[in-house]
Order: sequence, then C-alpha cells, then structure tokens
Amino acid sequence: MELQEGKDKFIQAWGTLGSNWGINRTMAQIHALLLISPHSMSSEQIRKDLNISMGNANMNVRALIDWGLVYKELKPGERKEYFVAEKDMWEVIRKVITERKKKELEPLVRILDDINAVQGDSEEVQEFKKVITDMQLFAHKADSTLDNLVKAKQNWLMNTFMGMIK
Amino acid sequence: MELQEGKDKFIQAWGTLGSNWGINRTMAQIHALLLISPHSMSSEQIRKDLNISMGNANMNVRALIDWGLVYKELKPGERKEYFVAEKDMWEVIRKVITERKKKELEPLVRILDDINAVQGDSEEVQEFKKVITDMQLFAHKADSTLDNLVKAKQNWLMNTFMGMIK
DNA sequence: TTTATATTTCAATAATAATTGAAAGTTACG
DNA sequence: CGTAACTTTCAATTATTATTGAAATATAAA
Repeated sequence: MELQEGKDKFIQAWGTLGSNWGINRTMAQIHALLLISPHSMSSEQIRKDLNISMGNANMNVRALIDWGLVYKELKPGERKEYFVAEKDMWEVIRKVITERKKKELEPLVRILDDINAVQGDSEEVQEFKKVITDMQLFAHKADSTLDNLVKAKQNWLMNTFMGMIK
Repeated sequence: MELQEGKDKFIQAWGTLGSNWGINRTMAQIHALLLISPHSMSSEQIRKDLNISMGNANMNVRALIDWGLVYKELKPGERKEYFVAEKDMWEVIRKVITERKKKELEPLVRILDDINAVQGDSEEVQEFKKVITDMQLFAHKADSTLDNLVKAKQNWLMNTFMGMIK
C-alpha cells in the first residue's frame, strides 16, 4: 500500500469514528492529519490537504487546542502559526476521556442526584427510584474510575488494562 | 420533587446523553420511559407520552429491540404488542458496549491492521507507522478488554471497577 | 372471506449540525 | 501611523439526520 493511500484511509476512518463520538468529522480529520504528520502544519496546509475553508480549519483547530489534543507552535521569525498534535496515545485517550466525562458523565451525575429527591412510596415511585439508584451507583463508580484513570500514570493505565484482560 | 417532574427530567437527560453517543434522542427517550415504567407499555402509550408519531415510535422501539435493550411482551387475548426495558443496569451497559464495539472499535481495528501494510522507510512512513502501531496496541487491548467485560458476570465487572478505584 | 385493529415502510418534510465566505479583527514591521 | 499577513467571527448556506404522515402490509376475529 502506498503511503498516501494509507494516510487517506486513516484520516477518513478517524473522521468517521469521531462523528460517532460527537466530535465533528473535520475536527477528527484535522487531528488525524496532524497525528501522522512528522512536522507541524500551518492552517493553510491543513486547509489545502483536507480541502476545507479557512474558517472551518480555524474553528476546528481551536477546538482541538481546547481539548488539549493539539498545540500551537510558533516558529521564530514567522508570523504564521503552526500546529502539532499530541502524539502520546495514552495522553490522547486521557484528554478525550476528560472532555467527554465533563460533557456527559458529570451532568448525568448531577441530574441523577437531583431527581433522586422524588418523594413518595407508590409502585411507580419505587420503580423510578430503583432505576435512578442503580444508575447512580454505576455513574458514581464510572466517575471515580475515570478520575483515577485520568490522574494515573501511563503504566498504571497499561497495567489496569493488562490486569483486566488477564 | 414530584414524580412527574423527576420522570420528565430523567427522560430529557437520557435523551441528551444518548444523542451525544450516536443514539438518537427519541430512541434514548423511549428507553428511559420504559426503564422507569413499572409496567410494559404499548406503542400507543409510548407515542402519547413522548408526543411522537407512530412511525417514529415503531422504528425506535425496533432499534431498541435490536440492541437487546427492550423486549416484546405479548399479553394473552390482546392484539397489541407491549414493550418492557431490560432493567438490569449491568446488562444494559453490556449491551450498549456490545453494539458500540461492533460499530466502532471493530471497523477501526480492521482499518488499522489494513493500513499498517504501508511500505517504505522515509521519515513520513516511519511517523505514520508509529502512530498506527500505537493505536493498534491500544485498540487491540480495548477490544479484548471489552470482550471480557461483555462475557463476564456482573460481579466480575463490579469487582473490576472496585479494583480500579481501589 | 371481510373488517377492524395493529404494525411497518418510506418518500417528503422538518430539525439540527457543519461549512463557507466575506467582513472584521489582530499583529508585526516598515 | 499604515499596510500586509494572518486569524477570528458569524450570518447565510449546505449537508446530514430525524420525524412525520400516509399508504402498504399483516393479523385475528367475526
């Protein structure tokens, strides 16, 4: 397989995966492009490679920077900004977990804690509270587990996974 | 808090969460509605509660059945079909993992294995292969870990999480 | 059969999300 | 300053995805 074909397939695949994860296709594709680039890239280069508008490139690069997946690089004597991806895969995963946790798990935990205040002892209330309580149990566990993952060192994560798969 | 308010908040929250996960809002809301219902419900009841069309209710109930999150219940002497949600939260999680793994992780693993066949030893090829290899390492690990989770008994999953959070 | 009830399908429509393009905003240097 | 190089913003447009509604299909009982 030719390098270019491989790159294209990868960018395409990462884009599709991203959109299944609530990350828009372009954002994921820019990330993929930078991940496999041996050098930092300017937004002009990104724009040309992915055939997207300047505005689109800019907004999605900013989003990647917000997620901590991409860094800005300033070359001495150059006006243009260059961008590099975080290449450490464990770091990438940590950052994705951090963002998704913040956007999804934490609001869920808040809502569950909130609605568990429903009063009453009818069959309906009991069924409701049972589901909410079970879900809280899982959500809180997932929350603290992910917190630990995020705080942990690479090896700890590695070992955890190794342990899990025995 | 009144039961109805709690139910509404829960259905709303689950719908939002679902849509962040590539599950459409209605599908998640039907799931939420059935989860907290002490009795099975007909599609007519679902339709009315969520204020959606018959077609929409039908398609999303079918999708939930395909995911294994909802079961059909036939009441003797009744034409209508009734639906119940899988209430065991660990089972729910297992089924969601199974579906998402099938739709996302497995295609990624296939593509990574495929594009790792890129030939050459230029700097660009090396960088490319390094990223792909790292990602393969993680993807394969995640794949087998999730396989084990899915095969495992409740307690094992429970204990794994307990172990992880120490 | 026929009829009434229930379910499924799917093209048309509506809602949502992403992208463009052009204008406004910054910044570094002559 | 003023201007050229670059970046950001955002309303308008386009693309994508979900939902409706009506017709087609199925099914059980009369």
